[in-house]
This record gives sequence, structure tokens and C-alpha cells, in this order.
Amino acid sequence: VALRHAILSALSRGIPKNGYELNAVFNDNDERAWNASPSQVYSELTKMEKVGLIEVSDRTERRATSYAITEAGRAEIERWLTQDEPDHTIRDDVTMRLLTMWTLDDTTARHLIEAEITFQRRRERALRNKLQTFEQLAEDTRVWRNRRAVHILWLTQTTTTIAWLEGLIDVLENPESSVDDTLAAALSPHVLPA
Amino acid sequence: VALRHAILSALSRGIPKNGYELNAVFNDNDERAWNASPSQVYSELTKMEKVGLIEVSDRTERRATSYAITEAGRAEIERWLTQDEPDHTIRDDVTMRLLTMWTLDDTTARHLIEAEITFQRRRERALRNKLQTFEQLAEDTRVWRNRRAVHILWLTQTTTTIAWLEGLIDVLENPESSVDDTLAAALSPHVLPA
DNA sequence: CTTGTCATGTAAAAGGTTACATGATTAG
DNA sequence: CTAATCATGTAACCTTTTACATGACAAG
Repeated sequence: VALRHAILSALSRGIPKNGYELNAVFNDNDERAWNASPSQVYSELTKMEKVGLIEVSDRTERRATSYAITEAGRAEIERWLTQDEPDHTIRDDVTMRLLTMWTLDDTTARHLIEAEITFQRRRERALRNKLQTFEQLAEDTRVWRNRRAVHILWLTQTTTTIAWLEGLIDVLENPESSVDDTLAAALSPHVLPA
Repeated sequence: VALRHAILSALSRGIPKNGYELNAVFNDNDERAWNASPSQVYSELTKMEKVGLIEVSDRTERRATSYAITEAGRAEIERWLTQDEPDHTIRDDVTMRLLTMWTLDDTTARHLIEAEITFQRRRERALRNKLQTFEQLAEDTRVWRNRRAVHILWLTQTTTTIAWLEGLIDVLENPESSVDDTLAAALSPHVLPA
């Protein structure tokens, strides 16, 4: 059970959400926690209601069905976080591409890196925007302090990745230079040597 | 098709590998590119041989079946990297947990963070070791420069994550303080403000 | 001679994607 | 009135995990 916990997490703030709203979260590529397709979300919501982890809170507005987390749902979150071992496995298409790029010629590789820089810059802007909107919300501080902290991590990781990608272009352009030195120089405005 | 590209990537250096060796890569939680279970690897290898992306290179030693990448396999790598859009979706159990932690009391949350710090420190050591072994290998430089660069990214991300997790403990301990300032202080030895 | 590592697989179930279909509401 | 957005679902297919089974070889 996996998307299940992502949905419980999204509802854990207590604000009911419908399938469409949840899909907006799970199809957002800047959200670095979980992705899912719409059909999966709708069918998982139905199953979760059946077993009592969530309940229909509001069907009035339009025809949207909003769900709220139940006590059983909150108990399941706690069980998940405290009893289950964290799953550290990752499947990251982008990283796999970066690892395999040396099979291409320099020009093609460079194009791919530049496209990725463009994507990461867009993500960087999106994360900064989200952090700003958090400032305007005066909900339960506990929730928001936590969300804010995670977004700061995401932003830091993104900024570092951009610097690294720029360094990678330098590495390509200087085939004789030391990879370590070139990347250290590119990362230095962001990361000091450990 | 996804594991398929991870296998092609692993074989792209030209060194044949058997299922067991590939599984060692795909079950290594420090490898931040792709994970897969043994049974999936074996069945995917059979399928890939059938369509000619890989070929049996050596069945002699013990009864292990080693596979090598074919020309068609190399062509598929190039098609994948240049024609397919990168998939930026992520499913990360650990990040989801970090996002949901505020639902727990501070003591429990702290335990979870500390367990994660332990894990990340182990990964940090493992990555440093791998980088050292790279130095002793004098294979095709193009391959190793690329691998080295990716491992430097992984190491940087891991170091930053550890600093952030330590900052997160400070955030828990000082509920009145600014999340931004506390995390900036924790990250400052590693990351300068953008 | 037995425990651990190497090595491969099968079968069933769970998780996830894609293509398609449908219709209500809102903005221009 | 027409296009975009909101909103939900079904069916077929693909991907991945889990549980189980098997046996060779090496080291103590």
C-alpha cells in the first residue's frame, strides 16, 4: 500500500479534498514526494472509503465528492510512520539518463543537459513561489513549519542540481581537466567542501 | 519500458554481466538511479534477449548466464535518450514520511529523524568509498568521468540532506523560532544562501 | 557436512499507466 | 454558444513485488 499513504498524508491536515484536487497534487512534477495517475487516485479513494480510512465529507458543491480523513485513517498514518520500515528505493529516470549520457557524443549530451537545466530552473521558480504563498497562510503552525521545511530541502536540492548540471557542461568542455575540481568549482557558490 | 533501460545502461560499458550481478546493482539502496527485484530482472533479461537488445556472451563459468549489449541495444539507448521525454515523476517514501511527520508528537518525530540521519550517514560513507574505488580503475575515461560526476552529485545531495535533517531537529526543539533561519543556519556550512 | 553465497527462476497478487468515455460548470 | 476547466470513472494492459522453490559451489 503506497498511494494510500500519500492520500492520507494529503488529507491529514484535516481539510477535505476531492479526487480532482488530489490529482492536482499527484500530477505536479515539482512535488518531490509522490506521483499518481488520475484513474489510480479515484479507484484508491473508493477502496479507502470502503475500509473506513476516509469518509465522504461533502457532495454538495457541484457534483464533486470531497473526502475527509477518519480516526482510523489517522491511526493508519501513525502505524505506517512508526511500524513500517522506510523504503529507500528510488526509480529516477532523469538520474539514469545522466548516468548513461557518456554513450552519446558531446553535442547531443550537451543538449540534454541544457534541457534539464531549463526544467530544473522552472522547478526552482515554482518552489520559491510556493514558499511565498505559505507565508500568507496562517493555518496551524505545526503543519506549515513542517511543509515549509520540506520545501526548503527541495529548493536546496534543486539549486544544487542546477549548479552541478552547469558544472557537468564544463566537464564535457574540458576533457583533460579533473572532474572533481571542475564540479567543486561549479558547486562552490552553493556547497562548501565537506 | 523502464527497467529495460536501466539494464541497457548497466551493460553499456561493454562489460557483460549476469542476472546476479545486475541484481547487486538494482538492490543497492545507495544507487540513486534504479531499483528492481531479482525476479523482475531475470524475466526482463529473457525478454530482452528475445528481442535482440542483449545476447548471451558467456555461459561457462559455473552456470551463470552473462549478457552483453548488442548493436540494437546501443541503438535503443540512443533512441531513448534523444527521442523520449525525460520522466520527472518521483515516488519517494522517505520524503512522504518527512512531509507527514508533524502528525506525530515531537519525541516520536525526533526518533524517526535520527533513524534517517543514521541511514544517510551510512550512504554517505558508501558513496565516498565508491568514489575512491573509481580512482583505482583506469578504464575508458569517458565512462568513469561521467560515473564519477553522478556520484559527486549523489554525495553532495546526501551531505545536504544530513545537514537539513539535523536542522529539522533544531526546528522541532525551538517551536518559536523561524524555520527559515534555523534551517539556513544548519545548511550554512554546506549551502550558501541563494 | 553444513552454512553462506552464488545463481536462476515460476506463479500469483498488487500497484500503476494509458486510452477512452462522459458530462457539468465557467469564462469569454 | 463554444472552449477550457472541473470532475469522475472503466477496461485493458504493463510493471513490480512477494512468496516460494531449486540447486551449485566454496569455506570452515
